[in-house]
Amino acid sequence: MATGRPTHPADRGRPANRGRGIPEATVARLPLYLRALTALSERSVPTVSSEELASAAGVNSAKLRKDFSYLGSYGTRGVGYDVEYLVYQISRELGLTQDWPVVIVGIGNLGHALANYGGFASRGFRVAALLDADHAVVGTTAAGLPVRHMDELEDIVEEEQVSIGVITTPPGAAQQVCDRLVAAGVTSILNFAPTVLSVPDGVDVRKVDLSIELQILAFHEQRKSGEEGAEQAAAPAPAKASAPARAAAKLRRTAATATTAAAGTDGDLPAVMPA
Amino acid sequence: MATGRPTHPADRGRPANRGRGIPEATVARLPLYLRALTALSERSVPTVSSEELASAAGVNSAKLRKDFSYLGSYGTRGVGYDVEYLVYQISRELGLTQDWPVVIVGIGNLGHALANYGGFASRGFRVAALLDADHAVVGTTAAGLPVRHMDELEDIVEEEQVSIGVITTPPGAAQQVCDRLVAAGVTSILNFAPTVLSVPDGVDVRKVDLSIELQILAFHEQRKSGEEGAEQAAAPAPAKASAPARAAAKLRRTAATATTAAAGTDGDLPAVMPA
DNA sequence: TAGATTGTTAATCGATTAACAATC
DNA sequence: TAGATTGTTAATCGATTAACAATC
Repeated sequence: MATGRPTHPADRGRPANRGRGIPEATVARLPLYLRALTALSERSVPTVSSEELASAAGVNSAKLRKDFSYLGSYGTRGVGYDVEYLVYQISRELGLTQDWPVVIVGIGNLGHALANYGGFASRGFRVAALLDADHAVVGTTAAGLPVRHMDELEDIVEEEQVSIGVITTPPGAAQQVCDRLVAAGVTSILNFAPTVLSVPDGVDVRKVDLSIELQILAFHEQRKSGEEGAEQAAAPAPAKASAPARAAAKLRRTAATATTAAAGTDGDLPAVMPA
Repeated sequence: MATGRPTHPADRGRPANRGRGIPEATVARLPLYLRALTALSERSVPTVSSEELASAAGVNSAKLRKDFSYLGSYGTRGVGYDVEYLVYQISRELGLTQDWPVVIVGIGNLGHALANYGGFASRGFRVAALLDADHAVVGTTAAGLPVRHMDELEDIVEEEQVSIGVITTPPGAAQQVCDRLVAAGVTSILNFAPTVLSVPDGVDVRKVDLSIELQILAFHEQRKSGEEGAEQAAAPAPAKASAPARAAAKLRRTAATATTAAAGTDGDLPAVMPA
């Protein structure tokens, strides 16, 4: 709290944040602010307060102001933030004022969905090519673009200066595709395959996992209906019964009708171990 | 560090974690462990060390052991963890030993992709119904299931005891769909529409945003090629030039060819303000 | 027993939040 | 000036990590 005391000695002369470092948590929220601001901009709203913008973005206003403080002093006390100006500043900070060619590898259902996703083009992302290994898919079109064969990957990445690759292949193919993308010069990968990818230093990987989010929801859903109970089942005896037996005792309950989902396979997406 | 000193008095007699609370960060990683363990299980690997499993899941072993400590003592010192036993315990903790009927609302490209996604069924998630408001889509089939009309939503949720809904509609429809789901009794929502949803207390919402991940990659990609530079552009003058002018001075650079992606629209996914 | 590996401690790090002085 | 709202401080909270005693 600023209680009227002088600035703490250790903080004197220190910039808001050392050097270039914007916290990861802040970076992850900038797209949310940008979306809310873009909506305001389309409605020709000239200025917005931290309170209004925070509510539109689904965060609290203290967090928003703190986040913005890492970018600079872009607001006006007593007034708020200029919408257009802030849209520009956040876009620039995120790197969206430049064109980002991306390749999408694996044109199944999800690849199709992404190729058609409007939220990309509007933010500077341009689909440079759609690639697939299956000759039955190559030559068809998706979102107005021809699906090209994996063989062309290296040429396309070089010619189009692609630095971002999107992987929507089955998990068994993901690491190979990743390796080829990296070898060709791609340094950022968005991975939709449920596989842990290994990449060399300097390459960023982000992961979107459709089933993980659902599993997290199930966890919380489970504790809504009666805290415990419902999910009763007999724990299978572990191979070495010694230590786990202690634990098993803790949760001993009546036998029940639990399906052994855990022991099932991954359906058409068999999990693959990383190298 | 455990330096041989006795347990800190405040910690004496305290359970590993008070009551039911497993940290959110831990819950979010349990699906990763489960996937790696399932792969080991399919290869009939009987036991695994924290080091091996952590590497397969893409985390470090200290974090993994800490995470598991919230679940209980399921390992054996000097040996490791029994794979089958741990698969079961994590599945149970996540609530995956029971059947979770879900409805998917909005059967466009993404809805199709999700309906076909194999990672759901194998983890106890069962698609109870596919719903769409468009009569041109209703009656077609996706993943072997008929697409039904939104009018049936309430009946289906009640009859099938659906507690989880997946929204893959355009953003303009998301809040309405969300309201109907909640009114019908759904208490967990997985939202793929780029919209902030407002829900009453007791309803969980998780969000998957396809373009946000790409924007975060762009942010990091931007600082790889030359720290700064590349993304030079003249900042547009803010409406009120007073305060922002100071900030603008900080970043004044030469004019450039930046595309104004930021001012663009959301393509076929126009952003919508929350209520 | 000796070697291996867990479960837990405690330090550190990073993120969140409320509060308020600064300032429009 | 009075009212409004930012930018920043400092407290708190939660997550990560290395280290190692406990224990198989």
